[in-house]
Formats: sequence, structure tokens, C-alpha cells
Amino acid sequence: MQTKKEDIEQRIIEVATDEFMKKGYENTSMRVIAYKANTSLGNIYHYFKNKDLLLQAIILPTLENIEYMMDQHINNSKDNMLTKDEAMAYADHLDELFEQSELRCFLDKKVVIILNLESSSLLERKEKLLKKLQEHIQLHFHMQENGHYSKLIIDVLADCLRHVLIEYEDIEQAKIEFINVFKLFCTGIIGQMKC
Amino acid sequence: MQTKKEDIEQRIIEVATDEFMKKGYENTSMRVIAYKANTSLGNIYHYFKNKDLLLQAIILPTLENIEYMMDQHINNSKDNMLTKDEAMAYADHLDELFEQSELRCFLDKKVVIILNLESSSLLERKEKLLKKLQEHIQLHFHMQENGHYSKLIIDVLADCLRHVLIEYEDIEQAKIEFINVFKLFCTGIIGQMKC
Amino acid sequence: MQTKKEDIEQRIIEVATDEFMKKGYENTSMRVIAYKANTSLGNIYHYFKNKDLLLQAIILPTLENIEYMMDQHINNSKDNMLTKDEAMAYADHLDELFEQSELRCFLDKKVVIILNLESSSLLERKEKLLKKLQEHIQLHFHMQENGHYSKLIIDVLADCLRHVLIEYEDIEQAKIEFINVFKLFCTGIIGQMKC
Amino acid sequence: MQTKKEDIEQRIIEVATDEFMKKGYENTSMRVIAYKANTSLGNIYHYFKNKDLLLQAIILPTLENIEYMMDQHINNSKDNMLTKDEAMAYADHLDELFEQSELRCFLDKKVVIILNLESSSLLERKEKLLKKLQEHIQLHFHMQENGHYSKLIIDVLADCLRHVLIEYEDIEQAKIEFINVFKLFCTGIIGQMKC
DNA sequence: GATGAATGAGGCTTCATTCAT
DNA sequence: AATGAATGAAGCCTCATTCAT
Repeated sequence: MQTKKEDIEQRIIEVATDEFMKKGYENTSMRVIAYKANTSLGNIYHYFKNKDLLLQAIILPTLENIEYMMDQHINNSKDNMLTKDEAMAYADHLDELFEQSELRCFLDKKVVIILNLESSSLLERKEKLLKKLQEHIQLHFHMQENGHYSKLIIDVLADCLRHVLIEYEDIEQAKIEFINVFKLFCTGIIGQMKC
Repeated sequence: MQTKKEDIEQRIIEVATDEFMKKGYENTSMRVIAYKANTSLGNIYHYFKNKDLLLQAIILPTLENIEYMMDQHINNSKDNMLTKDEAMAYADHLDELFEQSELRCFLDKKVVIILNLESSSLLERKEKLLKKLQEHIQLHFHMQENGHYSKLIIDVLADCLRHVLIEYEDIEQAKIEFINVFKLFCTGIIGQMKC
Repeated sequence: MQTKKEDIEQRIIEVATDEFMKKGYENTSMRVIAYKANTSLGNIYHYFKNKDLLLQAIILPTLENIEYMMDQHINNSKDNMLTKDEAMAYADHLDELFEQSELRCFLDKKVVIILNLESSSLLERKEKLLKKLQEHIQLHFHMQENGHYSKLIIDVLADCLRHVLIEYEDIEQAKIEFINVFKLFCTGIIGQMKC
Repeated sequence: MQTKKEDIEQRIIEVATDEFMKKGYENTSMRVIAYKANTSLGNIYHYFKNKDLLLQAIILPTLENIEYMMDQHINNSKDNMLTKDEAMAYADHLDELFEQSELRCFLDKKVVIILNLESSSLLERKEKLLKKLQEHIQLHFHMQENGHYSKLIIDVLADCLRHVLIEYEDIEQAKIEFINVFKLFCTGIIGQMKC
């Protein structure tokens, strides 16, 4: 039973994405991926040289995209810091603003995978991204701190994402829920803002 | 080469506690514990019949303590729901109140282990505890929701704890940091309160 | 270095069957099976998910066959109890009758394995079979006892089988020997019959 | 808590004897013996250098006794072969004759241990004994065979013994049962005798 | 005498990976 | 392109045994 190349490669990627998101990269076995993708273990290695490269095939585009967006966003907003009131307004209208906001690109299974990564060759790159994200959050919200709030906010983000993405198959519902939760924490952060 | 019993058993427990907290119970191998505790794999089994019982030796007292405190706290606060203003005041003075607050007993490596537990015979017990915590949070903050926020809040709690406990060897510093972060999220939650 | 699938799987089964018969399922190590089957330990798990399933692959067909034959035999012989003389005659002509007799299906390495089983998921099923066999023997030979003789007769059966199967590679010789031994004990049993 | 030397050594021997009989030498762990004998693992090694020597302490006297009795018995009965009628009579009166018969010394937990031995340094000695026993049975019952009946008879003996010794704590009851079973098979054997 | 700490080998099993076909 | 055979390392655990105290 032979399928078009695209077909099976895609299937492997989809299955792997799902498993990586739900169980984490480290706790997912190639065997299970093969089984759920309806192919043989050996065949996965035909498409992907090893587990790490399978991971890369899945998350690298997303990772690069985020890296790029982050850079853009940071440049754009350098002299565009929000005041407390602006931030509040932003949070209040997040529903409508979401699609145009950079936040949108986080609502993605692959982001969850990245944020939960504990090993793999991409770990370093993830850390770098996190640091950038963190710095940006600090800037954005006028935080004067040693990095803990911002770090945590990112973890919370990851948690939120995993929760809503696992809970709701339907991406629209996931979005609504995500926004709700995000708003909640936004309010907290904003509450701490000095101006 | 023989050491005082307390010595090595304690070392195993310390190493295991640390590893369990940092990597999670499931992703920690007995080999690594043995290696870091400077003993042989077989010798661990001299002190602890199996991995699960090693875990229990570490977290059971803490678990029981929390269970007890939760029950106490819930009974005491049954007809003592906070208004928005009271909650705000509570958050503001958390620094002074912390030591007497039930929150204090959460600042513990073992709590992190518990909250991240994914298997083991204690899983069920953890789930029960979480449900109780969740219900209490809902009650405490007048939440009318399907459980997502409250579930998330707990995950955030776990994250906070792990972060500050890993970052600061010194428990006092960890405390200060934990309170700060907790306050931040409190503000968010309180911001959502209706009354 | 790869062999035809049948080849190595068959070799594993043959080696395991032999070892299980000679040493018992419990006292046979997977390592030894791998070694004697000229393959690696891991590779056995390629063919058989675990030790218990390797056992099942070996004995299940035989077990089911015996279960079926027992049921048939019991139904057929319900109102057909042997008199002493008939039994004697039966024993005397066992050589000729053997091939058509239900006894034939016992002359099998796998039966030895079954009869000596002490653990495994099939233990219960073995016990059930034994009870049936026992009851049947009691009925067949008009025994009025507490179960000890009949239990023992079965153990003896197992012993006989193991002996002749180990001693004689050639199944025909084993058969002759088995019949001889069986006759010997049969006559003994009959000598005690009341009618 | 220190006891008289005799005391604890005796306790170890008793426990070990029981376990060895019930589960076999190979499947009994020193740990279990220590636990059931209410002492420490290390202490067993104080009394017995290793597992094999513990076994020897238990069965060697019995083994030597049997070896001696066998030699005596064989010499005595060289020109004293039984006729069929005599053998029958012997079987019939086994109850009364048992105590004076050499058979008596077989009704012993240690004999069961010996007969089921599969490894240990005494294995060879056991085999030698078995061969002697076998030859004697052949002589005694005028068998002209290649050794299979006689070998089997011995296995049956072992089975009988284990059964009755495990089933009945009370040695008297065990004896009665053993005689019964033995008679049963005896009669069978005699039924085959030519003269 | 007695204890328990310590070790190393071996038990079953899973996993990522390679390779011949 | 695809399969499945094969391996070796690592996972948890038990066991006989040794040795310092």
C-alpha cells in the first residue's frame, strides 16, 4: 500500500506534532509515532534522519517565524511603550485585536512543543528566544525586575496554550478560551504597572 | 567503604528530591540518583524498596500536611468569603501575612514534585488534592467558570514554585520572590472578581 | 546480518520451547534464550512483546486443543464408565489405541510446559484444565477420594512426559516409551479399582 | 536481642528447610529466609558461608544416611529378590511394615529437597544416589528395561512426598497418606511383574 | 554474634537507531 | 519508498555475597 510521498510524510508530522504537544518531545517514542501514523518505524527514518530532525522539521518554521516576528515587533515598539491605561484598553479589547496581534502566532501546537522542550539540539535556541521574549515583556510593561515575572509569564503562556489546545479540538473555541485566560493574567500584570 | 546510615540515606533523599523537582519523577532515573548520591544503584534499593516508595518517603509527609491544612482552611473560611476589596488588601500585605498564611506550606520543593506528578501510586491522591484546591479557589474568588482558570492558577502556582526554588538556594530569597510573583497573579485574579 | 523472518522466529520458539520444558517457564531467562537462539536479547522483543506472550505463542494452540478435546471426551464418556476388565483391556491394547485416543495429544513438549507452569497469565487457565482432568480421572476410574490420588496422577503424567520427551529426540521412540510407562501406572491404578 | 547460638542457627535451618521444600532450592532467596527466621541477612552468612553450604547443612546428614541405608539394603537383598506374591503381600501390609522399612527414611522434607535439586554442588551426588536407587528398584522388581520406569518411579516418589508433606502439617497424617499413595502405585508396578 | 551498608551481576523491558532487502 | 530484522544502551528491580562496625 503505497501513498504519495507528501501524504505519509505529512501524516508522520501530524501525529508527531500531536504527541509531542501532549506528552512532550522527550516522552514520545518513535514506535508510537510510527504506529499512529500507520507506517513502519524504519520508514520514519527514511523521511527523518533521527528524532531530533523530526522535531526540527516540525517546529523550525514556527520557531523561525516567531524569531522574526519578535525582532520586528521589538524594533517597531521600541519607542512605543504602553501606558497603564493603554495596556488596560488593549486587554479589554483583546477579542477584537487578537487576529492582528502578534499573540496570534502563539496559538499553535508547535509553540507548546517549543516551550516545553527539555532536551534536543534546539534547546539553546529556545532559551535564546525565551530571553528575548522576556526582555520584551519587561520593556513592554515597564518592569524593573530581575527577570522572574517575565520568565514566569512565559511559562504561564505555555501552560495556557497547552491547556486550551488539548481541551478544545476546535481552534475557534481554543482561541476564545485562550483570550479569556490571557486577559486574566494581563490584568494582573497591568495592575503592577507604575504608570 | 561504609558511611553512617543517616548520611547516605539522607544524601539519596536530597539528590532524589532535587532531581524529582527539576526533571519530574518520571524523567528521573534511579541510575542518575545513585550516581549523584555517590553510591551504587543496588544500594538505593537497600534503603527504598522501589522508585515509588522513594518518592513516597520524600513527599508523603508534605502531602499529608497539605491535605490537613487544606481541610482546616476550608472549614475556617466557609462563611468567610472575601470581597474584592478585602482580597486586594490581602494581596497588598502578603509579605507580612505570609508566615501565618496557609500559602507558606507551599513553598517547598516537595510541593513542586507533587504538583508535577504524572504517574506513581500517589497520582490519585494528588488529583484529589488538586480538585479540592481548585474548588476552594473558585469559592474564594467567587469564580463562576468551567474550571479552566482555577486549574490554570494551580499550574501557575507550581511553575512559580519551581522557578523560585531552583533559582534561589536561599529559602528566604525564594520566599520574597515567590510572594512578589504570587501577588502579581493575585492582582489579575482579583481584577476579574465581580464583587 | 539478517535472516528470513520465519527462520529466527522459529528458532526463538524452538529454543524457548526446549528451555521452558526442561527448566520451566519461571527458571528460563530471556538472555539465555537469546543466546541459544543466536540472536540479541532486544531482538526477541521484536518478535514477542514480552516473556508471557512468548509463552502464549508457544502453548496457547496446544492448550486450546486440549481444552476442546477434554470437553469432547467428557461429553462422550459421561455414561460410558469403564469396568475393571474393560480398563485392563484398554491398557493392554494401548499401543494400537494410542493414535485414536485422546492421550495422544498429551505427548507434546508444550504439555509439559503447561503442566509445570507456576506463574504467567495462563496459570488460572491451567488450573481450570487440571481440575477438569482430575474430575474426569476420578469419574473414569470410579475413585472415591479427596483428590490426592488424581492430583498426583496428573503430576506423574507430567513427569512421564518430560522424561520421555527429554530422553528421546525421536518422537516415535518417545511415544513407545510413554505408552509403556503409562501402561505401567495404569495397571497399578486399576489394581485398586473396586469393580 | 541475642539468643543462644543453637537457637538462631536452628531457626535458620528450619525456615530454610521449609522454603527449600516448598519452592525448591533455586527459587528461595536468602532474604526471605532471613526475614522468616527473624534475623538479618548478614547473620545467616555468619552461620553459613554461602547458600550452598546452608543447603548442605540441611540435607547432607539425610543424604549420607540414605546413601548408607541404600548400600546396606542393597547388600542385604542381593539374593533376596521378591516374588510377585511376596511383593503383593508387602504392599498389602505396608502400614504395619512401614516403620521398619527403609521407605520410612524417605518421608522427610529433606528428601523432597534433594529430589528436586536442580543446581548446587550436591547435584552430582544426588544423581549418583538416584542411579543407585534406580538400579535397586530394577533389581527388586525384576525389571529388564533401560531405566525409564525406575527413573520415573523415583520422580513419582518425590512428587508423592512433596504433596503429602506440604498438605499435612501432621507427620502422622502425612504418613498415612503417603502409604496410601505409594501402595496405589506399587500395586500398579507389581501388576506388571512377570513372575 | 550480629547488623546493615554496599556491590555487581543478572532478571525483564523499552527505546532510538541502523541496515539489508 | 518501504519494511522489518537487529543491536546496544538504558530503564527498574532482585539476588547472593562481602565487609566494616
